[in-house]
Amino acid sequence: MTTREKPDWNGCPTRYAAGIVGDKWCFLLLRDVLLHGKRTYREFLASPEGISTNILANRLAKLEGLGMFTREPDPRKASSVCYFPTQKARDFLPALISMMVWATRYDEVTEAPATFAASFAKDPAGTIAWYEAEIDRVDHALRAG
Amino acid sequence: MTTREKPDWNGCPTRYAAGIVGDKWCFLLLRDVLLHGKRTYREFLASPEGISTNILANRLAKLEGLGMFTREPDPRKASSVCYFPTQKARDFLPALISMMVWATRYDEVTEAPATFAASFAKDPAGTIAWYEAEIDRVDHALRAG
DNA sequence: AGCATACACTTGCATATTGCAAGTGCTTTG
DNA sequence: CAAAGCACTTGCAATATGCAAGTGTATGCT
Repeated sequence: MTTREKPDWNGCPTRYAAGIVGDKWCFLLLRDVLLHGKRTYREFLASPEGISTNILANRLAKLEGLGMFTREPDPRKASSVCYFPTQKARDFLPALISMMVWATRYDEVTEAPATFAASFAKDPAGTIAWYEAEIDRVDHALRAG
Repeated sequence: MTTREKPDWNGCPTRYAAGIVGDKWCFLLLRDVLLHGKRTYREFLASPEGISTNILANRLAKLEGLGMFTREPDPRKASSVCYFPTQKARDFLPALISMMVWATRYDEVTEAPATFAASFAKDPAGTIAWYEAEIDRVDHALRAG
């Protein structure tokens, strides 16, 4: 790889974010891990969008490399692997929820409950805390075996 | 195009958002129009990420089709074109700013001022209102000729 | 009017990324 | 010890991207 003038996607905050979530598969994996309690390769693979195995492996490695996921053996079964969200990923929750609120407003066939946007508007910190608690619950239960 | 089982990216709010900003170029165009006051093809093209002309034209059409941009003749020069953010795009501001706050925290070489995240945390509505006012200012000045 | 310039694309083509199907190697289970 | 589960790899065709060059229209200048 040769030296380039403007090789990095750091610096500008939007560009930094675009380098991570400006990819639909990373974006959806973040949803699965933060909102749907998914932690294993099989669970991610089972999402309705139908990611293919090579792309899944590639994105899991990318997210691990970016410090969003940690890769650990599954306590329930040594041959399996779990991916846990890091603090960096968890801190992305407010941004993810903001986008969902926006999507809920403009997607005419949204599946989000009508109460979702209202409760986030009313109590953002409380809504985020609720999701954080869910993440804690999933991770703690898993790590306890 | 044949009938498919799960063809649409609507429904799930995260998937809906991913269909729009889960593409780095759309993401950066949104930044340019919402935060940097850019409105013309030439201005978008001049961004430091170096989008190529075919991709720019493709994404401008995509964002227009998604109801994020309107395409209008430039009042200053009839042969030019302006792209204005719609209300849908403007309503994306809180999500965009949330992502920038997150990026500012985790990008070690961020160019964002240290005060940025703090002022958004202190007064989210006020920060968003400030950006909205900037957008109004740019659009009004342009449309007035 | 005639010529040059600016602008917003469009086209062609080489390269890079993606998606699907099938396979690989390791581990656990019966 | 054979079968099944799991997390990937690999091969290859399809798609998307990047770059350079070209196109058509609308000014601006002389």
